Amino acid sequence: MITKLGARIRELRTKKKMLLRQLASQLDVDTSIISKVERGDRQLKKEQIPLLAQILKADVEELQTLWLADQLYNMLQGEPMAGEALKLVTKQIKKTK
Amino acid sequence: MITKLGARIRELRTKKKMLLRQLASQLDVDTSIISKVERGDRQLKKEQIPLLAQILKADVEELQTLWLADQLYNMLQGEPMAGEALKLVTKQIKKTK
DNA sequence: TATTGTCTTGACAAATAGCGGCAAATATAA
DNA sequence: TTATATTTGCCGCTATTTGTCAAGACAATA
Repeated sequence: MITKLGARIRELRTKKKMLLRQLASQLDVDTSIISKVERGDRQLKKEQIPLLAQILKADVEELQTLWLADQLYNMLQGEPMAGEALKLVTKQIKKTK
Repeated sequence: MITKLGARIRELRTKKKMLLRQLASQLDVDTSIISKVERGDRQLKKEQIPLLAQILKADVEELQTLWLADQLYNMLQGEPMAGEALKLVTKQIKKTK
């Protein structure tokens, strides 16, 4: 599975020469979880994003956006009507704002 | 909660002078489920859409699109970064196609 | 007002999906 | 090889979802 957030995390983490283990322990989860997150086997919980951003000294909103995009992509993956649904929702969201 | 699919179902069902009970029994669920679906308290399962379309003699793809849009809207509801995430995913989906 | 039929609501149970941990397997480096 | 880092599969627990049931609200009619 493709994951924008996972790719970004790995980018930030390696740039900081941080080990999976170190990021994991600060986030208070097992190392394997982070490995899976970076490779797109797992999704982080929404509530973990702020702490993650803090640890990586990254912009919270950027990571939250990527997280959301991953959720959406997940839901649309393989759906023939994905494009149509996106159009509808985009219109709907804009109206609400 | 707002629901595009629920509104459409009610529209189609009442136009056919069908009772909740009748639609429910054909879909093989309790009447209360349909009531909740139409009012946006519940979501149908994706797998139920084709049968639903058949019962209501509606276009499957239309109902699937509305169902998907409801899921997306649900996910984006109250998310500050909703707009940004939508943009990202729309781009991503187009590329994949 | 009582009755009947439809729809709605809330409490509960069963089924399902998702998260996290562990441990074994694999990769990378020294 | 040895040591360290990462990946992978599986399992248990929890949270969420789905459905049923029964009671309540509502509307039309006698």
